[in-house]
Order: sequence, then C-alpha cells, then structure tokens
Amino acid sequence: MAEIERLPTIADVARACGVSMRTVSRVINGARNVKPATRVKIEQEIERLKFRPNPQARGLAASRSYLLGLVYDMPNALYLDTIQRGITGTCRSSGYELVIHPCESTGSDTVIADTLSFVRRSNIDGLIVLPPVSEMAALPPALDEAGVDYVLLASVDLVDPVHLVRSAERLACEDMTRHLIELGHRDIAFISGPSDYRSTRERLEGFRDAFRAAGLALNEELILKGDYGYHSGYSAGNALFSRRQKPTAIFASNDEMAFGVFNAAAEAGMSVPNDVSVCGFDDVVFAERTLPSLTTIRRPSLAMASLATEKLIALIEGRDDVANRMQAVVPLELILRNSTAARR
Amino acid sequence: MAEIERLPTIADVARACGVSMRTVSRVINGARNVKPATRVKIEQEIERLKFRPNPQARGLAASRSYLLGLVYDMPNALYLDTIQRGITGTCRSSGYELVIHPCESTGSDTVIADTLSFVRRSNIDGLIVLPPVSEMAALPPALDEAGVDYVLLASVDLVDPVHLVRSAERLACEDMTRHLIELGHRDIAFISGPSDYRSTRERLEGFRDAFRAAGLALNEELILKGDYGYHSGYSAGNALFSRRQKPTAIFASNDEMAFGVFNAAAEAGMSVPNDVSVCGFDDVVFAERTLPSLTTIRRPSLAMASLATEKLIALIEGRDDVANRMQAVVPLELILRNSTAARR
DNA sequence: ACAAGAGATGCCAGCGCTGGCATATTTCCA
DNA sequence: TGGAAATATGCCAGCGCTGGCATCTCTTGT
Repeated sequence: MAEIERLPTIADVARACGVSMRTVSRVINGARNVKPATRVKIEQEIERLKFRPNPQARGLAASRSYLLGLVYDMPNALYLDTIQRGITGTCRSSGYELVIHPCESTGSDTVIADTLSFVRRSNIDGLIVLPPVSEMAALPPALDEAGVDYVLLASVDLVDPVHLVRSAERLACEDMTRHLIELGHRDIAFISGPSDYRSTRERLEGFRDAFRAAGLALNEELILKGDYGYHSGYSAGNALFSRRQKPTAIFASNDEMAFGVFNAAAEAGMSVPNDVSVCGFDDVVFAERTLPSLTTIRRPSLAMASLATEKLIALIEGRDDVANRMQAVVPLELILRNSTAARR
Repeated sequence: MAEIERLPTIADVARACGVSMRTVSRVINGARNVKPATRVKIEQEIERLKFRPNPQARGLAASRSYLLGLVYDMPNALYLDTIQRGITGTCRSSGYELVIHPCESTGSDTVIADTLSFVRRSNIDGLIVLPPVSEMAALPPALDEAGVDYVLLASVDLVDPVHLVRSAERLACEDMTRHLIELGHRDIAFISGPSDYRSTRERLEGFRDAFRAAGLALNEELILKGDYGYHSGYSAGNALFSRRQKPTAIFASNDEMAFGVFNAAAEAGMSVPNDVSVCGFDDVVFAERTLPSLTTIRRPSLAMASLATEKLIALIEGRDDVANRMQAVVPLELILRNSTAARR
C-alpha cells in the first residue's frame, strides 16, 4: 500500500470522523458549540493521527501567526534566560511560539522603527517588551497605531495598565533603605542609574521615601550618578571613599555597580561590611558568590514574564481576562546577605 | 476616497508594474531569470508600496516557514544573549526569524522528544542546537529522520561536518596549560566538568596534551571531578587546599568553578595569584570584575553563532555554500588577567 | 404535539503566495 | 536570415485552514 508521505491535515481527521472540516476546526480552536460526544471522538482521532494544525495555514486563514515577539536590548542581559523561560512556559500551554528580536540600541527612533519593522515582517500577534526599550515614551503610541497587542515590562505608568507588568521597585528600595537605617546607618550613599530610565527615578524615590518615613535628613551630596554599568559603580565608589567623611553604607541601585563598589572598597582598604555596608539591586547569579555575598533585591523575573504572557494572550484573544483585571504589580524580595552589617 | 485599510499584496505590486504576480514573486525570491529592467521596476514599486510578503502565505505555498529554531538548555546561560544576537543578526539579512525553545532538561529522551515536537508544532525550517543538548548522540539521527535541517554548536564529531560548528577547545586548553607550565608551575590541578559532556573530555585532553608536549609527568590525583557548577568548584578547591602538598596552580575547566576556587582559596587563607594561580574557561562577564580578575579562555560566541546560522540557511536553501565547505572550527582566545602568576 | 428558539454542523470561498508548466520573447549561430 | 536554444513571463491550481452564513437537529414550554 503506497502510503503517501504527508502529514495529516484537518481533512483527514474530518473524513475519519465523518464530520466536516469546520467541526474539526471548531474543536481545535476550542469553540464552545460542539456536542461533547463529537468533540471527544475528534480529539481521539487527532491524537491517533498525531495531527497538528499547520500554523502557516491557520495564520493565513485567520490572519494570525500564533507567534509572540520579545523585544529587548540590554548589553548585560543576565536575567534574559529566566524571562525567556517564563514566556515560553506560558506560550507552550496556549499554542504560541516566541520569536526574539534583540535590537541594537541606537537611539529611540531607530529602536522603535526597528521594532515596528520586526512586527510587520514577522506578523507576530503580540509583543512583549523589556526595559529599557519598554520605557521609551514614544513606543506605546507607535504600537497602538500599528495595531499590535503588547505588554511592557516596565516601571512606567503612562500607559493603560492592561499593557503593563511592573515590580514595586520604589517600595523595595524603601524597604532596603529602612534596613540600612535600622542597622544604624545615617550616612548612606546612593548610586543611581542613567537619568533617562524610569527605574532610576523609582529607585531613588524609594530611597528618599525611607528617609522621609524615618524623619531623617538626607545628604544630597551622597547621591551619585551612575549608569548601571560596573565601571560607573567603581568610579562612584572611588569618589565616595576619597571623601573626608565617608558614608557607612552604599546603596548601589543595581548589582553591577555594587560590584564596582566592592572593588573600589578593596582598593581603598575598606572592608565590606565592616567599614562600609554595600547593597545592590537585581540579585544576579554572582551576587551570592562574591566575598562577601551581596545583599540585594530580587525581582521575580519568571513570574513577571509568565504574567506578561498571560496578559498578552488574553489581549490577543480578546478575552477580558482576570490577568488583565488584576493590578500587575509584583512584589520584590529583599535578599539579605553578608555585605550589609550594623554600623560600627 | 475610501482607501481600504489593508496591507499591499503581491497582486498590488504586479498590477502597478503591469506584470504577473509570478514575476513579482520571482523578484522577491531572487530568481535569476528576470530581466534587469523588470526587476528594478518591481523593486522600486515594492519600495514605494512598502510591500512585505506575508510569511504565512509564503510558508503555506512553499511549505516553508522562514523560521529558525534555537534549542538550548543551560541553567546559567551567560552567553545566551551573545548567541542570540549572532543568530538574529544573520537571520535579518536573509529574511528569517528566530524562534526559541528553552527545554527543561529531564533526560535525553524527553529532551529529544520535546525538540521534535517543537519542530513539528512550529514548522521551523531549521534548528540550531546549543550544548549540552547538541552533544546528545541520539539527537542527530532523530533530526535526520524528522527531516529538519540543523546545525549543532558542539564538541562532537560523530556527525557530518556540515551540521557542526565547534571551537578548538582542546587546543586552547593545551595553550592555557602551557602558559601555566611556562610560569613555572608543575603541580597543576584540573577540575573537570560532568563526565557525560563531550567538552569535559576535550578540555581534559588538552590539559594532558600540554604535559605530554612538555615531557612532564602528570599527577592524576590532581584531576578532580566537577560539574561546571560553582559549588563543585568550591568543593574541589577545598579538597585541593586541604592536601599536604597543595597545587600551585588550578585550571578550573569553566569560570563558574574557578569562582568557586577563588572563594575556597580565600577561606583557606590562600592568596590568588601569590599562593596559587587559578584559571577558568568561558570568559563570562564577571571574569574581569573579580579580584583578582580571572585568566580564562574566550569562546567567540557571536562569530560561532553567525557561522552556524549561515551554514543552516545554506543547508535549508540547498546551496552548496562556502560556509558549508569550510572547516567550522573556530579558534579560542586566551585572556590573560591577574589570577595567574609565576610560581613563587 | 408543535412552534420557536437554541444549539450543532456543514458548505464554500478565499487568505497571499509559489510550483509546475505553457507560452512569449530574445539571443545566437550556422 | 531562419530556427533552435536560452531566457523571460504568464496562467492557474492549490497549499491547509477559518469566516460567514445556511442548514439541520435537538430542547423546551404550552
């Protein structure tokens, strides 16, 4: 019997079940109005034939691609894998695949144009955008106009909350600062991120909140500008350690910069945490492997990515989902390790 | 004028140029037999209309998806971003997109089944596989049978070289070991990776090669088993530092484990590199930020990924490309930093 | 028992493009 | 300069699926 080497199609399933293709299609797409008996029979046949709907054909007929896009642009994407697993994990149970688009950061205009071109080229159904791209104010309008569904992981709120998943950075920074204050520190330095990132402001505000709440005065001279890069943390550390009155604690607003401070401290002969407490933000893998291990703040990346994906799929499929109703602000976790200690 | 809100199709281009759709299709697909004048005219019209071929329709008609898949499964994918950029960079100039598939490592069978299911579900045209998945012996046959094109980034040679891109790990490890020998070290320890990885053997063989080439005897007791994880490096370090005769140099076969050794050394009161030289393999970002910075081996991930992508696309498009002719073994680079020094 | 409505199913066109082949046009050599 | 070969172009079916609507089959209430 010359069996034709060809994957089964919806027609094969329909024929075998004695129903029309349309009914099989309904089962595949989870339409409600199919008699349970029919549905079961079709599902069994699908299983038996190992039938898988052809995404190209589905896409062409329904003007959908069943593809989600991930746009990112971070030089040191240490949590990229976690984010990707969060997304693909949720994709898998809903029949979507993830197409990635790392963009070369060369100014807001270019990045947006690049993103739009990606969307059109690939016909993706929806987009998940990571910071810092997600924090560009011009992006949401451009995406709206292009008619793509999207969810941003960002610390912005200029956008309809259905499009947003963010973590409570400000609150976490306030908590961390309170922790330092409770350890007896008063001269606490803060190394901020690049001024054009929203998170920079959020984190700094959290820092201020803690002082405000404790009724303590804040020395503005101890707030230094960094850029989330290792070297900027190192320079800031050097600057702080060469002051006549050195801070007793330094809150670097990300781990990279905290490591820079570590090395500046070592070179200045300052011991962490005996002479100075240091903490960061991100909880990168290496944070627990340094000597001393780094007190930092952990963002639940996997959970955020899953949540974003759920929201996006709900958006695409036009469902008014719980995922889109709830406040998508996920809490962060303080990870207390050995780089912070009571003031001597 | 009620302009219909609809993206231009190949028919619009054809009409505007007074040619048939088939001819436009030829131009899009770079067929050779189109009169230059016609081609130019069509290209201009495509540009003017901002026409982009619909990938679903193309895919359906030509049974292709213009999608490449990336299968990986590494807990600490520090170079993932680099790999992804290498692939997407090359994809972009050839009209492909990249779909990622991180798999949950739960045994070779599961991973292979998972990969095959991914291939069928997503209809990707070709696959790029990263180690350790790429080193599973059962994978290539399964992929061959499934009729997918694929390229492996792996240290294996059980497979037709058209499917392979690898780096000269053994040679690099020999070079690194020679470097240690030239620094006067003789009691050199080696911390290997998990025994089921091919790279583990390659790296260890390189280590042996250097001793052999130098006519030196190798103390087998100084070869310890690790698993590429931080903790295994730490334990191995502890074991080595508690020996009566301590090694004067330790070659950890990846950076993670080298960092483990760093911390074990610190706790044992050994100074790196004064009391003991330490080197690693991978050149992760943090390698230059530790104190001391880590001497290590850099794999040209971006170049390897680009090369793999070129090979894969040549394979898919049936071209007998240069990329598939050349030996796809890329050299590694020794990065000499401060964790290695002459024996005291 | 029957109409009205709700639920289940079927029919067919067409999504946008390319493959295979037929046809038209140009090129080139005897 | 004729005609064969080479090159360029066109025609049409059909890839596998879903949308819209028509049709058929069950409920349910009176």
